[in-house]
Formats: sequence, structure tokens, C-alpha cells
Amino acid sequence: MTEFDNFFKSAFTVDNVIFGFDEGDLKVLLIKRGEAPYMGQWALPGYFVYPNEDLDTAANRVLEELTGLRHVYLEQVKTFGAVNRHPFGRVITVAYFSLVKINDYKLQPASIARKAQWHPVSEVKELAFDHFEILQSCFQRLKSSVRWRPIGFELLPPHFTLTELQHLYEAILETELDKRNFRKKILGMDLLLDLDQTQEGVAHRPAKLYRFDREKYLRFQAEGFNFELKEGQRKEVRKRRMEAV
Amino acid sequence: MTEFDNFFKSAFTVDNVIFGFDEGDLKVLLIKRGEAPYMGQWALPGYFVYPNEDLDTAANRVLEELTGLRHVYLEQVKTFGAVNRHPFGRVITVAYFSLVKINDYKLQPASIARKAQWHPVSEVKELAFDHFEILQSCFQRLKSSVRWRPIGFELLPPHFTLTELQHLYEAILETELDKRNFRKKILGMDLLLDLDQTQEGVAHRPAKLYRFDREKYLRFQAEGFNFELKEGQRKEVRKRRMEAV
DNA sequence: TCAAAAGTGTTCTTATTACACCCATGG
DNA sequence: CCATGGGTGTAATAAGAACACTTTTGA
Repeated sequence: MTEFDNFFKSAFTVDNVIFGFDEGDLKVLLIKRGEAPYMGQWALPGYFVYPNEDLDTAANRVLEELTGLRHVYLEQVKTFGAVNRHPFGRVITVAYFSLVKINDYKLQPASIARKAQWHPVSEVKELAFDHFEILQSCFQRLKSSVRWRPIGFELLPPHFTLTELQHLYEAILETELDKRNFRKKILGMDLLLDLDQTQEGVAHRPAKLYRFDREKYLRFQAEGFNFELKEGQRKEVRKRRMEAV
Repeated sequence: MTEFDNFFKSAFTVDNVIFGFDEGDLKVLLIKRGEAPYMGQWALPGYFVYPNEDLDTAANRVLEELTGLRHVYLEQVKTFGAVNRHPFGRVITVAYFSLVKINDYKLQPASIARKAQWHPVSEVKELAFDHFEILQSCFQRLKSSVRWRPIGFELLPPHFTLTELQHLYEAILETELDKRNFRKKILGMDLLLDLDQTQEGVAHRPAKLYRFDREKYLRFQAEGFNFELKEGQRKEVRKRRMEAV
């Protein structure tokens, strides 16, 4: 076993791209680093994985220490391991993204959280380490995941309007969707529960409130359900597709 | 920096699910382990990542040492890091799959390759470490990737018939495709170059040979091309989909 | 009564599916 | 002349895309 000893000198971390949705914008929770390296720069929340800790556990821990949230949607995206990506030595990082209801988020007292702040994804330009690249990868993955699984709901409060849901999809997919077509499709999926309630205190006709019917979704999944939300196609861009059978 | 020293005691490997296509079957290249742990069991080719080596480089190295092949399609899939997955200590592994033209493969003299062998993916039941789980993940990823990018060609010789291509898709997607619909779609994508050649030495009408027009694909990509090959739908299974705009 | 957002149907076009026969070749 | 796989078209159905006006509420 001694022949392998030289390999047991590296470390790995998890980094967590925590997405939230607020004021019509997709946001990401960043931390202002209080220590070297990259002191003073914004970075993704992340930490070393403890020796007795699984990767998913570590990602959940990072999330919980920062936000207090548990049982949140979490997806492993990609591992980044450029040789010199970390000044302390060889450190590879496993990138995750998670989806939180932004109003559930309470700043935790942990020191790491002292300088945490939500940033619109579209406005983030630079981050510590290779975190900007990680953010890009996770955002791309979110875009694609959201079209195949009904995970968008994880970003909304339990009760939401169809317009809120549409704005969420528009923010993630970076496109505009047609209101009538969107509603037709979403309601046609039969995954939203009409709560027979309406918004209150809005200066216009109040919208109906819905919630995601998770139980029904699980049943559909068991039957081979296929959730698919396509990217909006700009009229000018003719799409080439190949679909066999 | 000493506070982190305890973290720099782990290692990471890459494991490579090398897919090939032969005799109508999707195959995976496995190695019979000649040393502990799991001596005598079939395993995925993989090795520790060297301290000065990027992850992709390591995956390519593992592939080249075993097959002699370079410049092969390679895709990172997922990182596996269960605490006790490796008996030597904390070792996480970054799983890749690669696609090779099985006839290009020549067994390399490297000792690691001494017991390498192609196995039909569908017949693999058990592997060393958590490699069976890794194989499953990579196979699922291949299934999904092959529908979105024209990577199937990587598994075929440079010149192929439409029937060969169809069989390849059928093997990967584990479904049957309709010959006429398949051809209509594939040819309609305008990505195959008719070589004005036909098969020779077959006891039936010889099929035309095509090759993948990579240059045209790159041009299409630049223009926002969208390659999409859908899963064949069984008639009995009604598909539920949601597609907005 | 106005502003603001909610809500709603139809038509057109495109893509998918299902399906069966003739063709060219080697043995 | 037969066995084998190659090659082809059309019609029916389903999904996607485009598009504009009425409704409800609070201020």
C-alpha cells in the first residue's frame, strides 16, 4: 500500500450554488471571503469534506450551516480539478446546486455566513477561485434540469400564481414565454392543485393560487411520466431537430 | 494553513466507462483485477490522479494506456465519494465515459491491460468497488447525451450504413426504432455525407455508405443547432409531456 | 373610471407516428 | 430463383406557435 501513499495528500471540497428566486430574478447566494485566499472577494459557499462524510452530506451541511435549511433540492453537477485551482495544494471540488425558497432563508449565525448575500445570477461577473466557471456550469445544468423535472417549484413559496411560475421559468430559461401557451401546458400536466384561493392586497384582479401536487407527481413518475418543458424558440431562429420514432 | 492539514490525506481517482459497439451490442471494456482489493473481479479501468494532472488528462491517460487511443469522445459524468467505497482510505472517484470505435482498439502492452475484455453492457451484473453503480450512471448519461448531441458516430467506423446507425441507437436507447422514420429524420438533419459507395461482399442488396459531416455540424452548432433524438415511445405508454412555447 | 395584471380559444403549421411493399445483390 | 436486408411514401394524429380581447380588482 505504500506505493500509493503519495496519492493520499490531496483534499476535496464541495461548492454549492444556492439558487433563489425573488423579484422576478434568479439569484445566487454568495459569501464575501473573510480570509485568504481571495480575501474580500465573493465566492460560492463551500468547505472541505470531512473524512467521514459523504459528498451529498457535505453539500447539505454547507447549505444548512449557511441558511438553516434542510431537505432541499440538491443536485451534483460537475467536479472541478484543475491542478492549480487552489493555492493550498491539490484540492478538487465537487459542485452542487440547490434550490431554496428565498423567504425561508434566514441568515445563520455561523461565522461563514456573516457576509452572505443574494446576487442576481446575471450580474455576477467575477468570483474567487474557479467559482465563476462553476456558477456557469450549475446555471446551465439548472436550465436543462428544469425542463425535465418539475423542480422549479422548489424556488417558489408553497402557494404561487401561474404568472409567478411563468416568470420563474422565464428567468431560468432566459427567454420569454407565451402566457396562454404556458398556462395551457402547465395546467394540462395536471400537476397543479387549484387552492380556491386568490391573492390579496394587489391593485389589480387577484390571481388564483396553486400549489405543486407532489404526491401526484410521484404517482406519475412511477407510471413513467415524462415532464418536458422546452426552451422557448425565438421566431427568427428555425430550430433543427431530429426525433426518431 | 495547518488547520487544514487533516484534509490533505485523501486521494482521488478517475474511472472510465469505455463504450464500444460491436455485433449490434453496446459493450464496455472491463479489466480483471490482478491485485487486491477485489482481486480477480471485473472492474472499470481507472487509476489515481497524479498530483500534477488535471482530471480530464487523467481520464484520457487511463484510456490511452489501455487502448492506445487518443482524441476520443470523453464526458465527465459524476463523482462518487461514499466514505467507505475504497479499502485503502478515503478515495473519491470521478467517473467518465468515453466512446471508441471498437475496431481501432488494440490491446496495449501495459500491465493493466493484460486482462481487458469487452462485455455487453446488458450482461454486466457485478463489478468491483462501486463500479457497477458507476456503470449504470454512465450508461444513463450516454442514453441522454446521445439524444442531444450527435455523438453516436463516435462508436461507428468512419463509414457506415444507415442500418448500422439505427442499430446503434437501438442498442443505446434500448428500444426499437421504425426504419422509415429513422431514415427520414437522420437524413433530414443534413449531417450525413453520402459517400457514393456501397457495401461489398454482402449477400443482399448492398447498402449505401455515409459518413458524419463534422464540419457541417460545427457550422450548425455555431448557428444554434439543436440535435434532438427522442426516446422511442411504445404505443401503449402514453407520454405526458409539458412543453411551453 | 382608470390602471394593472388575470384569464381565456382558435387557427395554422410542424412534427410524430403508423404502416407494407418493391429492389438489388450474392449464393 | 430465392433469401436477405436495402430502400422508399403517405395519411392521420398530436403538439407547437402565433395571436388579442375581456375580466376583475384596488386606487
